[in-house]
Amino acid sequence: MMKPAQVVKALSALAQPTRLAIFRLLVVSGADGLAAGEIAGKLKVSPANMSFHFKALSHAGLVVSRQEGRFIYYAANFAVMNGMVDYLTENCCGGHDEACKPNAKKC
Amino acid sequence: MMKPAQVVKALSALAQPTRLAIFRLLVVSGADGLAAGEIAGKLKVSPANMSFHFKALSHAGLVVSRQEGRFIYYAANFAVMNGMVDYLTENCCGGHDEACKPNAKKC
DNA sequence: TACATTGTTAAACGATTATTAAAACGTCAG
DNA sequence: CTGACGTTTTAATAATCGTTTAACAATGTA
Repeated sequence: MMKPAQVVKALSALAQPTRLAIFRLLVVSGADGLAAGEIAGKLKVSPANMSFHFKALSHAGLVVSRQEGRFIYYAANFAVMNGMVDYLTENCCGGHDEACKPNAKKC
Repeated sequence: MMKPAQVVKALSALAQPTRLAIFRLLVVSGADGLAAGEIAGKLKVSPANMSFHFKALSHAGLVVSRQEGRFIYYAANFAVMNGMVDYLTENCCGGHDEACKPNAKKC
């Protein structure tokens, strides 16, 4: 169960075009993640700017990193992503979901 | 299918404590929504501030409003909420969701 | 009409955020 | 050790955001 402040932090982290693109790449990439430079190359973002955005995503708990040689790999933290989604959709329509389209697919 | 810019706008709208609280109230309240003043009372937010935040949520498409006498009712737009969630979770782990916890409940 | 209620708009201010460039740090190969 | 590579940090700047105050518009009632 996430606290509102954590959810706000996660939403803030994703509420920026570059960071949303980074996170989407990592979500699709799965548990192994991608090297920082690889992401920077794909998204054409400067290293300094990447670091700035990684810090925001890390601080929000949305990504985790591990060092491997000279490279740093980042991967999505699916627990936090799902916690954020749960917080948003929880108890929709007071529990009677007549107005809400159920959506089977979820990561 | 939402465009990245729309998703960023929706995430930005929710990435603020007052607006997240407003939206959560509306999600739980369902299709009928709540009067602006009722929400302002529950959240102890000034009318001017409420208007400011409603505008952000409306502009992001997350809420819709209707006038009823002197009152204005706001309600969550579940299609946009679900579209945002879908965008975030789509094609998780490249489609092989081994690392992602499936989550049955969704609005 | 006059008045109270409900909500919006406009202007001003301080606080936060994104980006860039430059310097610094850690890791590995020779 | 030295040098190259990958990434982070710092400082500076411009842009955006949230709150307050005051004034304004629309609706309903006496």
